[in-house]
Amino acid sequence: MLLDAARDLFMNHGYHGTTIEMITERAGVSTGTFYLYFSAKSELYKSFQEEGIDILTRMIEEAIADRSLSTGERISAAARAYMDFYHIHKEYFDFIALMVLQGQDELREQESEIGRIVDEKTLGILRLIENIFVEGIRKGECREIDPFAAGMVFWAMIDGMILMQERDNLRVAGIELDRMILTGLATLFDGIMTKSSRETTERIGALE
Amino acid sequence: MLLDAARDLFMNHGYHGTTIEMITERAGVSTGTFYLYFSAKSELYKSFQEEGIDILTRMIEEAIADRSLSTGERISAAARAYMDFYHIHKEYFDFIALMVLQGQDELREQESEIGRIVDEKTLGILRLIENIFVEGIRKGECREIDPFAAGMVFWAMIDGMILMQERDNLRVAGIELDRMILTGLATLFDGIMTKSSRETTERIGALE
Amino acid sequence: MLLDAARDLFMNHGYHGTTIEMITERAGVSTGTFYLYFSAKSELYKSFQEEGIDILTRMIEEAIADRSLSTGERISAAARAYMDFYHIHKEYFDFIALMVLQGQDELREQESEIGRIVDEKTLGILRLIENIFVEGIRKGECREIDPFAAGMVFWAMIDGMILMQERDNLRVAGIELDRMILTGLATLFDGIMTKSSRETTERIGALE
Amino acid sequence: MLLDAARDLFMNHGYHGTTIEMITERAGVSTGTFYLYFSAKSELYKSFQEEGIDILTRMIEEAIADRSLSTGERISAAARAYMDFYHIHKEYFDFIALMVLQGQDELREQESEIGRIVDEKTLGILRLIENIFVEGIRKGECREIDPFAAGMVFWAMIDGMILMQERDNLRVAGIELDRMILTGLATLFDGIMTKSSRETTERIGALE
DNA sequence: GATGAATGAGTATTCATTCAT
DNA sequence: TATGAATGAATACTCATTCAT
Repeated sequence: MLLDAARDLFMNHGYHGTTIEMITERAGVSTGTFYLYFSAKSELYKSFQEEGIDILTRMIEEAIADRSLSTGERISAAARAYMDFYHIHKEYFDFIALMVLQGQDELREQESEIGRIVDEKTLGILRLIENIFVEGIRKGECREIDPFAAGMVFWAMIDGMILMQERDNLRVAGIELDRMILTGLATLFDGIMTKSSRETTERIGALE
Repeated sequence: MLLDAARDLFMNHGYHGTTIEMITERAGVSTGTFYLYFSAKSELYKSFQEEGIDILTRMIEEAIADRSLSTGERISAAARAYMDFYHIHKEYFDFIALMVLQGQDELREQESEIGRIVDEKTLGILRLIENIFVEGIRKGECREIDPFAAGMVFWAMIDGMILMQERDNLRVAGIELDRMILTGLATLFDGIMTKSSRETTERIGALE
Repeated sequence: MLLDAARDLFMNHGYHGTTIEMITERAGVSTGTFYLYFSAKSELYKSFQEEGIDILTRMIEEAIADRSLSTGERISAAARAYMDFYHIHKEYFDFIALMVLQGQDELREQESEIGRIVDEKTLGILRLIENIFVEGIRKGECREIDPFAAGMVFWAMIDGMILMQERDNLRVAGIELDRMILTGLATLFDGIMTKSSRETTERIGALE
Repeated sequence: MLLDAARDLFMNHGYHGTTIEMITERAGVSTGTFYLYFSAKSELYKSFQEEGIDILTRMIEEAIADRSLSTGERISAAARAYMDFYHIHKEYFDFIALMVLQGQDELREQESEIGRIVDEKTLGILRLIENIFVEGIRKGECREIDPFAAGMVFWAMIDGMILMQERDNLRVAGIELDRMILTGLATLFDGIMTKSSRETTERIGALE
């Protein structure tokens, strides 16, 4: 199928390294058929980006839906959801990540408002995280921090770690991504909890 | 000069958006001259990536050279060095960041061992950070954590935040990158310090 | 309806600027339906050319049917008929005019005998004009000229003027096509009349 | 040479019937070379149009340069110049003629101001003819006609006749274009001369 | 060293036409 | 009759790279 072929090819050969012919050949259709379904190569690529962020957003939303959980548990759940997305939908992860660095190229240029849309949706995710902290502060589980800033820091750390993980030659033996992210988060979270609620995570022994 | 012209153009138009003719025209030489100095367009691009990471490495080394400083101060200094690099050598930052996501494309394909080289040098930086924690543990300033893992977490967080910052539409008013990184780091660091050395950062009021 | 849609589209966008899809979409049918009625795009175009010349022929025939009129009046009537055709059936005029210059293109190439047919029909019109002069000579209203050549000259002048008129940027203010054609014709005709019948047009004051 | 190959191909196969590959192959160069000299296929075509009208303009100017000639002689000279252009530069004639009917197509659309330029230059030619009549009136050789309108009528007649001549199947045996044009013109001119200067052409026996 | 004309493989996109339903 | 999804050949234009001067 065209979408599967394109997604896979884009993933492995990049946008410029993938030609329409490669896509259609793998999908077993003619070149003309491609344009029956997509107006342009760039449009298809962008649609993957949007699709990816939509999946991620949905996964995060589900993960933090239960408001009865503690702030720490909800933050952990969000982080796990992101990691799950990375593991399960690795195909989409790169499409999203790549966006960040495409302030150039035909993919971002042109009228293309896909960049704006994706940024907007990313902002939506950050708002979800922010809300966790807002409620955490209200419930007295967090100190009086800037909830949006806190969200960005958490998110950035996860992002940074996954990205680092992507580099083959950096994956040093013995260090497992997921556990590293979670302990890193726990440590970070530890710093913004109120004294009274701190003992929970105290014993996780982050990073040890 | 060819290098300056190329660096600037790659920065603003991306790899595929920059042509040899654009580079040589700006440099005021003929197209043929380009191949007198560089064997291929991709080689030039890769050289920028290597050059960038070398500059960054040097900046970090200088920043943490003074071993008489406390572990927290040295970590802070490393973070500041990275931020300085981002601010001062913005041209190089993208070259390095982009590498992460180029497991594709002609830039990584081919025999090209530049990817391996850059990863190796990045590892070198992580080792520098690791060393700070190793000494911190020895001096009793840090708990008995995995120093390399700790380094990765720190590094990833800074990376993630700068990357996030790169997205125009995400730059929310009122939040300044540098301060956010530093408070984030302080919070994180707070979690791995020993009780006795904790009071130092206690008052930074991370993320507030 | 397919024919109306096609005629209009061909007129405004030209042969190459009109696609089958444009035609069928406007006609409200599917692309396949087009080939139920026409064997090819070029065939449809050619049919318009033939249709056009048939209409023109009919108009001329009617205009000069009354043999009781004077030669001058009949020539005028023929000219008026052509002008009427241009004004009323502007859609067809271009199809015919364009033929002249299509000794090329897929429209003329191929087996296509449409070119031959249209030329034949144009010849038919010239024969009609020739006849007027033949009778004019017989009636003693014209000098002993070559009636076919005279017809061609008359026709060419009208053709040339309408074509000139077609050029937007040539339409100089204050000069009206129809009047210019008629006075031009009168002048021309004046030159081939016998002395005795000349006074009729003498006073038209051609071109003044 | 590219220009020769292109001119010939455009002439015989039309704009759409000529491909870049056809041109470069005939010229014995690669496709890339074409774009070394011309920015686009349409630009080359347009340049032929402009080149053609420039040649024609020059020929007319030279033909009517001698102001000591009579009005009739100068008009004749202009007509002959146009006919010469048609015979000698047949390659260019079609480029110009075709312009008239290209109110459509990519050739006229776009920013392309070539249409305007060619129309302007055509107007320039009409002004040259107009001037002949202006002087003719001043010298008392012509009646008090509208000189510009007279010029258009003359020009249109020549245009129309050449165009008619272009149609293979219309070229009836025994009728020679040049002679037909000249006698047609003489007749026409006869009608706008003053009585006193009329006897000159009286005996040409136009159209006989 | 330097030039820049020449190359030609590479690519996205279009569109007349077909044919199974 | 009618559909419209599928075809695939066709084509203008690009650009990294070469090489004779």
